[in-house]
Amino acid sequence: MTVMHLSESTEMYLKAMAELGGQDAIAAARLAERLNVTPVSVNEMVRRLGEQGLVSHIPYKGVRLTKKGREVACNVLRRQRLWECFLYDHLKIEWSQVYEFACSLEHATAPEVTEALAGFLGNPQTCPRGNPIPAADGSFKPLDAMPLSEAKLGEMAQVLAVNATATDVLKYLQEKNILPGRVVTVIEVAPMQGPLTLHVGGKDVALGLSMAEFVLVKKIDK
Amino acid sequence: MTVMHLSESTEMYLKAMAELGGQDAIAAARLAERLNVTPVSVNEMVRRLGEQGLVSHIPYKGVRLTKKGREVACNVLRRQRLWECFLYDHLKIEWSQVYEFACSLEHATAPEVTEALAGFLGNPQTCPRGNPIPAADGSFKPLDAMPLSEAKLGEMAQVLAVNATATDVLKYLQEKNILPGRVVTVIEVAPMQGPLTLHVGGKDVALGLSMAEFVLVKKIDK
DNA sequence: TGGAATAATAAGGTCAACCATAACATTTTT
DNA sequence: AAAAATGTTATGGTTGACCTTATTATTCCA
Ligand SMILES: [Mn+2]
Ligand SMILES: [Mn+2]
Ligand SMILES: [Mn+2]
Ligand SMILES: [Mn+2]
Repeated sequence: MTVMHLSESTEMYLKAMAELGGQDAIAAARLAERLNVTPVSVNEMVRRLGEQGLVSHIPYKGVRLTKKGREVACNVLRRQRLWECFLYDHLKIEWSQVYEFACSLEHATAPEVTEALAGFLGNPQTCPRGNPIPAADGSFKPLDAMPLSEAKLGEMAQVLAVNATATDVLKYLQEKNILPGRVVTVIEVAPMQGPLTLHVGGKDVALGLSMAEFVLVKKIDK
Repeated sequence: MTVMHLSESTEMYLKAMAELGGQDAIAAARLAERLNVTPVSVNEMVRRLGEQGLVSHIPYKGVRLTKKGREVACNVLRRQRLWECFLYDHLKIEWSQVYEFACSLEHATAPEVTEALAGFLGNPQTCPRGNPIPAADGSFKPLDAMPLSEAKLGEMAQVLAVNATATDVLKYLQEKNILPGRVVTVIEVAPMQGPLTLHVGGKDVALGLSMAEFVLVKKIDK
């Protein structure tokens, strides 16, 4: 089984699916949003990925990673998050920029470099955004967390991870103190898909639902 | 002056010209060899680079970097050699593989990352192959060295740098102990473009002239 | 159950970076 | 001064990854 070289584009499609999808099928439109391409382009690409056995597409149901596709995706996530650790911990790059820089490096990283980097970093388990780093064999224990968007009024929760990728979104979350480790309390839930109001770090913060989807939290009792 | 994003291909053409050319014009055929493409492809690309003001082409004379092109090339060399330092000194990657891995990373490295990396490494002046690392402003003092291929019978010289890039060539030079710092003595020069025989590290080594062109040395008196 | 919304396809383009083959121009060598 | 070698241009292809503008198919919902 030769390890063909996959393009940056291919790796990004697979990574996006792993980040969005968990196990279930993903609507092509969601992929299009995240990758900033048109749905037509996603459909074309999905056909190509299907031919390579990386995804399966059930029309009108969605796209799903195959075993092979998931393996590749986990490996991309590993490279990405290891670079995030290096950029943040050793190069002292701005937290909100770490993702985008790592997202370039991930595609230019040979297996030998990935593993040497993991060793250099001491085999970290999570990246600066709180996401778990898949092991070299691809194994991967997903966070036991729920999206903040599902939290109810009055609930307290601890932020475990931020799954956003856009630098401006990350910058916004950083400014508002919505960062891994922080505890937030939901003090208002506006109707009609309106924003959540949170209490965090001594301040009140309004957070739109779609942003809150990318904040993964663990409920705290009491 | 917006810093348009240059493709990997563009960066590799410019870097190859800086590595091969020094100041003078480079024959398109030399570029084609180094980049493993056909001369026709080089001509097409040279046209595109010319339109962007990165090179100037005098037909039948050769291609030459413009000021702007040289700046870009030096910046690519900076990124490349900084990564070489990191991979070799911190990740303990095999000496002969360091170039090829750095050659991927160089195109995926934002300016902020380049400068943070330089700081992390303590602003090194040379890469593991002995080549000088251009400064952040692009300034660059070339080695005061000659190619080993020009050494005369009986001469002693110290290896300053190895300018080869192919992993198998680097592996060969490493095996034969032709590495930065080593002192070599020319004990035979075969006629008809034949190989040099060197004494280095207690052993006699035959080295073809074309490989010797990529070994930069400083003559040692007596 | 019939629209509306959503998803998928079809058709026709673009662009960068490669390829081969052939014709032509210039330089170098004999 | 020819001939040979080298370099350049012209033509015509390919591939991956995008795009737009229809058209068609399916699902969802009132
Ligand atoms: Mn990426
Ligand atoms: Mn390169
Ligand atoms: Mn088409
Ligand atoms: Mn053409």
